[in-house]
Amino acid sequence: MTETRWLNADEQRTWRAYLNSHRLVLDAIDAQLRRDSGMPQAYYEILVQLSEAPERTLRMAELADATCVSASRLSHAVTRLQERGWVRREDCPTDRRGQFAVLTDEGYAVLAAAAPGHVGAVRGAIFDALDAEQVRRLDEISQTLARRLT
Amino acid sequence: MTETRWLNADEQRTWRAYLNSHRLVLDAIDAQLRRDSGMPQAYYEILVQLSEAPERTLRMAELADATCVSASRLSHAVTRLQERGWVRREDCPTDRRGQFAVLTDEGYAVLAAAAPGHVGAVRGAIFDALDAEQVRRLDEISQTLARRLT
DNA sequence: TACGGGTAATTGAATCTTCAATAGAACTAC
DNA sequence: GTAGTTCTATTGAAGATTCAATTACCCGTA
Repeated sequence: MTETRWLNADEQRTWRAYLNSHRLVLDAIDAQLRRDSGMPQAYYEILVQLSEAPERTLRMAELADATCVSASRLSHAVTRLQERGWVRREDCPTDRRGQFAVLTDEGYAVLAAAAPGHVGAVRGAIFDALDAEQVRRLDEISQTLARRLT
Repeated sequence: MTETRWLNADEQRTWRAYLNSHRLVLDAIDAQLRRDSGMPQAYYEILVQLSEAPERTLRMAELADATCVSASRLSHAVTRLQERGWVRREDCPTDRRGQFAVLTDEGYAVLAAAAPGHVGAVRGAIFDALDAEQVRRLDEISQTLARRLT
């Protein structure tokens, strides 16, 4: 075990600010969706990814990748979405282990109804708060972090 | 209802990158703590805040503020931490509604043992991934976002 | 063909989080 | 002092997430 390189005061401040700001942002977004559309943000993300996929269909593993969630969590979530009638499962003909998740018309309608409020919340939390330069930097930093952990 | 100002392509990309990068970062940090120290990151944060407070003691509401979590969530979490013997509750003498959360010696020891691994994970996910300029920008952006939502 | 290792997705149990409701205490104004 | 309001914190139930285990399948190789 090598010696621990502790965070200095600046790094600590940055890490705390990072943690807290994202907790606040994500909570605000999540609360808006739960309140106005009755779904957590995780569900919204799934519906969005499906809505943009060809045939509104994705393999479970692709959907997990796109939304950065674990296979297990996605599987549970899709089960709930299926119960609500917003998504359905279909077998994959070429790989019998595989499953497709398909956005239903009802799911699409729910997503369309939820979108304006959600976009408003995202604008309010991020894009109205930052100037153009900060947005550019946030984008760059996010890409860098995501690349490293993928 | 005014017309929705949708996100343009750049904004969408930034928002997705933001979401995904933070999901990846927080999951990595959380997984490390669960694996190596048997506690979720939320517990670690609570222990840290208490460890830095005078007398290792904070009012529940102050602790909730410091960690940016809801009162309910904190109350449940402190109950679990109490069951583990890492935190104890004390009555507030000046306000009989109030409760203090106090870090126990055992809790302090657990925190001290968990810290090196956690710091390593934070370095790995954030500070080793970004250059000094990016860290400075991340700090500024995080402060801005947090200020707006508080 | 049969073996073995890897892949796709699901399951159940334990844990964590959210929400709404509640209890009890403190403040405010009369 | 007391009625009404707000503040502090907790509770229980419903829902979401994690982890480990499992099922079923694919594919390369002998």
